[in-house]
Amino acid sequence: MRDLAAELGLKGSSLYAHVDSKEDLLVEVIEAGAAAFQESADRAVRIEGTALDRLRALVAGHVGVVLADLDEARTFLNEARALDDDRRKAVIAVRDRYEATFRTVLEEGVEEGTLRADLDVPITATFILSILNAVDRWYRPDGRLDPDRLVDAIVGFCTDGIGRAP
Amino acid sequence: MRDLAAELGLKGSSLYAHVDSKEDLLVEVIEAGAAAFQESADRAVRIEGTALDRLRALVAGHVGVVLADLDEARTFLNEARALDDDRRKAVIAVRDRYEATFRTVLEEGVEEGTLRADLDVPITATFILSILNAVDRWYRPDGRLDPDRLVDAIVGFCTDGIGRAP
DNA sequence: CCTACCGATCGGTAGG
DNA sequence: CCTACCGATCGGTAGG
Repeated sequence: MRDLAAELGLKGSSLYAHVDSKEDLLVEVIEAGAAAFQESADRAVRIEGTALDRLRALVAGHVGVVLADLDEARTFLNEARALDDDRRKAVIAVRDRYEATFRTVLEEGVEEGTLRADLDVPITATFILSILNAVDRWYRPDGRLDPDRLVDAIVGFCTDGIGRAP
Repeated sequence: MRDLAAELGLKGSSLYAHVDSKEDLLVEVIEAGAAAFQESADRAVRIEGTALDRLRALVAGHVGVVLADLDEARTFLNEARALDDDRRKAVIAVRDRYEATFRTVLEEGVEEGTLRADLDVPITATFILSILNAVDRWYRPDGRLDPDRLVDAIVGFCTDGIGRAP
């Protein structure tokens, strides 16, 4: 709290005029992150077209949210464990709903035939989200890969795989 | 330190008869984890056969190390940031070497023709490692997926993708 | 929003 | 390996 206050040019104790507790402040940041991810997913599923189009929009949206505010995204993705039981469960519920959006789109893809018929939807969603949730750990916006190419790379990897096409 | 001592039936201060500092203890655990991952990778690359066989061995080895000691693996994967500069850089160097093993195997796969000729090797390695490094976050050994099936699912996802085969 | 402060916790030491 | 303790840090409060 003293570090945060210093960045605002304040003393640590002055923060308590604006926030009731350290955990309340953390909750505010986490909820802002949760809202950003959920709004992105809600926009993606409204896209008409194939499930693959919506999957691409989910991936692009996730990358966009991460790059729009790295600190906020990281806080949402990694710091919920510092919350007390009730509030942590609420955050996990939001994340579950976000992940369910991916599963729904994958199921639509199987039904419409743009995705493999033998897909294990829950585990596939986990793999795709594993790739997305790691982006903040390694991606450098000033590197050789601009965000659009990153999205292409993720979607291409997931849809086509790395094996030589038979 | 007091919590750790309590699990051993000791007082906090007694630990300092066995270890010089809290960070030394962390380093010991991280180095044990690093050694486990590296030995797994060294075994995998010695496998004769196709690069795909070695990639499968890398994936199976990684999953095996994670499941053999979840706490040790998590400490290696996530807690290096708590180390001071020099020691953190040493851990990052070990992880870089581990990841380089994946890139080497992928390159061999491209050269021998079992993997797509247009593969972006560094980013592909990052995606595969993203999936592997997230396993400890969601996998339950008592769930519906035994470790062999998990390895199959990861390798299948990476090689074949989720798109309908054309 | 600041000064002054409190109680708890924590890594670690001295001395046995 | 324990008792007794220290100095630093931290979340937070009182009172202005």
